[in-house]
Amino acid sequence: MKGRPSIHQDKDVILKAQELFWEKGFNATSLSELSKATGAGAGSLYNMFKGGKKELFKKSLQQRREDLKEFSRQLENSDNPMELIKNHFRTIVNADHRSHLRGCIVANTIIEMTFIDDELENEAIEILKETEKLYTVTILEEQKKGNIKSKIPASTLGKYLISLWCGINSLRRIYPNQEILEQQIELQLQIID
Amino acid sequence: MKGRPSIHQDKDVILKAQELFWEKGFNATSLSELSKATGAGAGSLYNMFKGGKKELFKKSLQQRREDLKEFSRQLENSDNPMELIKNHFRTIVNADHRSHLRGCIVANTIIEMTFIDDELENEAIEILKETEKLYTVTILEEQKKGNIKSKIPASTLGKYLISLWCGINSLRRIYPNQEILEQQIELQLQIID
DNA sequence: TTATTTTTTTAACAATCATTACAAAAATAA
DNA sequence: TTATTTTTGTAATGATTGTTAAAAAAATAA
Repeated sequence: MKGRPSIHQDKDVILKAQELFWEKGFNATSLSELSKATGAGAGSLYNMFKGGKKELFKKSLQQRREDLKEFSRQLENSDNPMELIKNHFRTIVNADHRSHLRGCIVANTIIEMTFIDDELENEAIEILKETEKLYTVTILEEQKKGNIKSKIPASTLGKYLISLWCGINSLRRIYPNQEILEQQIELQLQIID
Repeated sequence: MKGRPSIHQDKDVILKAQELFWEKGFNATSLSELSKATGAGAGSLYNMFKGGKKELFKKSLQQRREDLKEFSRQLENSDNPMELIKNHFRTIVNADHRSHLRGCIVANTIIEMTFIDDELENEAIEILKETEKLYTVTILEEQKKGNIKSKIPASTLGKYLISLWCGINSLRRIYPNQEILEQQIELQLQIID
């Protein structure tokens, strides 16, 4: 291939950028910080991501969508998918302090971008709705199999898990504390038994 | 009193500023927007609030603390305080579209200010913890009176209501929808019966 | 080699930001 | 009136922002 060889891989840059965006959000993360953290100069960043800072942020968000697809595959191959989902919540408990404080980049984005940028807001909303759908279809199947006794509609329980996710991701900032989070997660997971 | 008379009342300016901050957060709200919305020029704003934009934001947050104190008084004078608390959640359902999208300014601030400004972050955290305390003492009393059968510790239920609050305030952005929110709130309030 | 292409680095750019300086305005006190 | 004090409106300030322009660097193709 012609041209000067590039030294940065898109994915590496996206993951480094994601770290910053996750902690500080879109607006409070400056291009010079992104440049410093990724090791790529401003010119390179704009050459790699023509849409500039916004495209880089969008790709950081979409990376979470990829992670979600991977989770979806795991669910399909599991013979106890509800335990997988519950464990997804339970693993929050053992995260480190910094992870507690940064919460969920998708939920953070919805809050930051409402009234600011429809495109980024909707991108984040879609990811949570995809997650909800994953929960809902899993719950529905487990209800049919009799593994869940609750008669509450699967679509309601799916939305409930999204609400729980957002709630816990706020609570862990206030109480980045193993005991408290475990208590809350176990308490709130009882509803889908 | 000596000096040119002021035309703006602190509280009026704070409430107007609060509206903007509530929707767009601290960073995305510019001083020129604040000036336009309040009707006070930059010079006046800095004369009224020596700490500038940050002090104005802080006062906007503290206004919510005042609102909380008023709620506390209502609780004290109520002979069914749990119903008051539950209604506080239930009134979310009937809010208008814009109110759904803006969520809770306190919860929003925690998310925006983590890793950015400790003072504002902690101010917001304290308000939610005060709210939690209010819930907790109320629940404890109602448990003693036998009005709540659940044996779950009041401190756990208090934290649960904060988690529920934050969760619903994210969910209403994704689903600014009366039916869905009512469903979720009723479902999630069952835990404290 | 020479021409072409692409990436990198750096500097320049224009816009916007929060804040401050300053003078006019409008009151009271002497 | 004159002096003093405070608020107001406007313009200047300096810093920072995201983006772009330009040239050097480093590869391939002819």
